[in-house]
Amino acid sequence: MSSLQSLRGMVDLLPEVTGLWQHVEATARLHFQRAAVQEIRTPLLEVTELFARGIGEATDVVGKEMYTFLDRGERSCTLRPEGTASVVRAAIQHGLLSQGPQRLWYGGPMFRYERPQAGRQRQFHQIGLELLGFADPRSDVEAIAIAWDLLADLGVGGLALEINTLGSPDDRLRYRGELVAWLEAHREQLDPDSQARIHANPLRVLDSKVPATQALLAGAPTLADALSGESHERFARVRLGLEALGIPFELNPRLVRGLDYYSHTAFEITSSQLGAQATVCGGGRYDGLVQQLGGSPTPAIGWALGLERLVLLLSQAEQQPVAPPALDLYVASRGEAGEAAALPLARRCRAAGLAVELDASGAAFGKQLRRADRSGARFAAVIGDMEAGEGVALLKDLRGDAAEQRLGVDGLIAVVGARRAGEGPAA
RNA sequence: GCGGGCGUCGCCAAGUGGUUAAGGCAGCGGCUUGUGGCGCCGCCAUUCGGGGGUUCGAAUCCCCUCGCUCGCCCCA
Repeated sequence: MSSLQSLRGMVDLLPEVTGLWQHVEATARLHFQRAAVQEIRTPLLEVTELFARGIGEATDVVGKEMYTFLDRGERSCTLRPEGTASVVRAAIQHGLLSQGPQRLWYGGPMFRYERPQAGRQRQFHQIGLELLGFADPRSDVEAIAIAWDLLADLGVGGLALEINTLGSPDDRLRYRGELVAWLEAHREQLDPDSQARIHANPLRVLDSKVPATQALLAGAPTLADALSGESHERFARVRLGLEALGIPFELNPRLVRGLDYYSHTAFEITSSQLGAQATVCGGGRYDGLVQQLGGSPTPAIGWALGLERLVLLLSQAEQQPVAPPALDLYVASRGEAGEAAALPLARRCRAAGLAVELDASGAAFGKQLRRADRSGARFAAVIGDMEAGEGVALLKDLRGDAAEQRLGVDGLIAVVGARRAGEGPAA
């Protein structure tokens, strides 16, 4: 076997699934457009420092999952592992924020060097929303609502929204100090993974899946207790906002999120039908990030939605939202004059809006009609030298029992057009 | 990075030490040299992910390796 394969964790999306992907993307575009959110496209490759500074040196994503290399100019470059840092960088670089708040969305491939498993690839795709310059709790609610409505419109069932608050950056810093002190005091009783995280990422210890650690943690200081009055108030408003919209949610005090830049509201939308990688959409507030990346202090909230996981859910659904593409006409031809007339005919039909496949194989009519039948086309047009000479084509109804007709191009377009693919009985 | 499962034709799949590697789908050719769907006939893996080894003999046993997959971790 010397044939070449795609890189591990890099997946080809074959024609049988791209229709579903397009449906998801089109639905997302529609929802963003309705919510007055504009698209932004940023490079897949950025200076490594952007992610190191933005996401946090201590996170797993930056620490061990990035595709990083030196380019020919000896600069350290990284394939983007997520979208937010790039969007914020672009907004700062082009002075977007001095023009007022920005409502932006992005989509495309992200790269993380991880062990692939269900719902996790090394190149994967996200669609994300970033509301930059919005501080009000109502913007948190709006951001969540946009994601929730998009998923509902796509027909994804069985989803659960979990929310938490991480408090202000000050709250978080203060709590972090308390927590580290407490963890140090109980170091001996922690599992090895948690011990290693005491300083690197103490908040994640709270989410440990080791039962003994969880039991011990019952006595640890809680983030909720460390929250300032304003932070409490703020979180209450977010919850009330969700309730007012009738969006169901659960409080999850252990929901911490992996990236450093989050503060206040953090949320995840998960599905029980996804296996180990259950998060379909995750996000939160990141009021400190813009400043951290060199901009002026700007509050912001955003989320990212994993398309592979979403498509996985959609393809598990009993009812497929996307019908296979339908062909209106299959053009078969034979003989020098017939073959010469076939492409012009196909082209005119296409210009008239029909979906047309042209058989240029030169095979016998029998073969071509067999392929016409298998193509799923509604009609077949046959052009031999006789038809070409008369300026007509023989139109066959492949899905009904209507008699063959000899028609000129305009007549053919009229008849086929009246029976657009998949609709209605034979003429 | 760490565990578990798996790897026979484009897809599905039988075969689990003995001489020629079932079958189905798809594909190709023919019956039907200008007419599809159905049917019938034929073709389609000197080879079982790759490499070593054991054996008179291996797709079947052993080792290594690659890949896929599920989970841990992490996250979308």
